[in-house]
Amino acid sequence: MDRTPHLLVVDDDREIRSLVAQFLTKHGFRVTGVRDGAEMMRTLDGARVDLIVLDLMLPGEDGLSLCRRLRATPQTAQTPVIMLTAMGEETDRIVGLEMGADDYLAKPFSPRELLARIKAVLRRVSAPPVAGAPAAAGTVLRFEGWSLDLTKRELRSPDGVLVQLSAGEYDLLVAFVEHPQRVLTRDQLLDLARGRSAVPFDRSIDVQVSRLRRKIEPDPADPTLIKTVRGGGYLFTPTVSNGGVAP
Amino acid sequence: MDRTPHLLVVDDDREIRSLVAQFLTKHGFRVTGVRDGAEMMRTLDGARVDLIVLDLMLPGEDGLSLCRRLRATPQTAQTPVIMLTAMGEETDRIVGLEMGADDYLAKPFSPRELLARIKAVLRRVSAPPVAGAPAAAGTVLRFEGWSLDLTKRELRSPDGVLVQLSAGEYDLLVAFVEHPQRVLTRDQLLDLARGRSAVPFDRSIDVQVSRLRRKIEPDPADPTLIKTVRGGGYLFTPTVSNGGVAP
DNA sequence: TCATTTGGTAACAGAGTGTAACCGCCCGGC
DNA sequence: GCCGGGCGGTTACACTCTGTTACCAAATGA
Repeated sequence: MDRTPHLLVVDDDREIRSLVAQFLTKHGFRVTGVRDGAEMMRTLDGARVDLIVLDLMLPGEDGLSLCRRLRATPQTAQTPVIMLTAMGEETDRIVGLEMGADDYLAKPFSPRELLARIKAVLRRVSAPPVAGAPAAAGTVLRFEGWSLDLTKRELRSPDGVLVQLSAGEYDLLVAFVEHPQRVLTRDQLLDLARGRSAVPFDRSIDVQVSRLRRKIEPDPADPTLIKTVRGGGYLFTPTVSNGGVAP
Repeated sequence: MDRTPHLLVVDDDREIRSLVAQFLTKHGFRVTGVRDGAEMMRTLDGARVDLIVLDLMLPGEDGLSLCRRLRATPQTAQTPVIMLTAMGEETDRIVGLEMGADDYLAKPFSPRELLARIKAVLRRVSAPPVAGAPAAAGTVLRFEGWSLDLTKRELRSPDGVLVQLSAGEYDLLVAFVEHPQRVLTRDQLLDLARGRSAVPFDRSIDVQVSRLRRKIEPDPADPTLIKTVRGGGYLFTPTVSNGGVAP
């Protein structure tokens, strides 16, 4: 079993990611770098993570909001977070800490300083990864009778039937389920589900929404779960509840 | 929807107003500056406002009292407020936050810091509702037997039938329902529903009102819900009650 | 009363959206 | 390597929505 601490670096700047990853790897950590919250969540779904280095400014959902969500999710409530921010003001520090971050670091920072803080935080929370049970933790989100298992990447209909989703459809649905009851632009959806930005005349989200509707809408011709907001984007209407650990 | 957020700056110092307005406009916001609470209320009556920057010391009613009134009014209870004050003591911060402000900034402040806080607050309020948390109050508004679900963007007639509204019709109806029993000019409606201002000979509101009437008036030829005020605009006559969370 | 202003809405055109069809691309099996 | 199937993007076309224009009716005022 690999017991070297596993760090998750979330930053949209590829350069910073690779620099930090390189430095920390050299100092005995296992490092995964991702560019946004969606990838972070996906990584957390499938891997044990001992500490998260989280940039405040991110495409899509920002660091504060992500931090709050981490704290609100039982599986990640204990995972320490170190916040990175470009704005070096005291106030942001306070906001960051209030949101539940364990420490805070202003850009630009020296890798050595980050290393020192990581070690300090890990010492503080004394988080020697306990062997076993990483697979047991799994989140199931429920909406309108449907249940979406983020660990198994499985979707079950209200009558319990397993619905086959392609990877793209699944990612799109996760984006919706994690941002319910707000209008998401095509740009946001593309970013959340694909991690890329739109090119002119990009219709891919429209088509994927159409395909997803065919699989989850009672009447795809008159959608109720995923509504279209003309000139705005799409809206996932159900309330989503955290169904806890998989049955 | 790429509506640029509309900020309302309330400060009696003309210099600060124009400075702040200039800076924020340059950073992509639409800014309205007013000098006291009375003007603030008048602006809120007729325009969509996404965030209020509110000075604590004002001629007439002071910022704290205004903030409390904003919170007590259903139409503005959700509008985020950032408080400005000349006194930089912790206690004021606490009082401000207790009054319902979303953030607090001590004078003198750098425009950049204000910008950062505005962005942070806007991000925070547009964050997805936390699963399991009670839905925000006012998700369903009722008038004359009709019910308008703001989360699902759905309108139900008194006999429970779902009425299909286009995005434009829905936005217009929301503008009416959130400002009932007062005459709204076409300019105001255009701002509230579309976030834009009128062009010469703009008849689009008239046409949309006509289309909306066809769907919600018992007799569109003799409208009772949306009355025309010649030379003034339109008037939404029913009383609107907060129906609480969707059934 | 008649002229003018104001508002209602039909008709049209342009933009936004849904989706079928098509076409590379990737990946696993042979 | 070759093939086949699934996936996801692109394109095309139909349909809907919305702003504009135009014309008529109602209200207003001289």
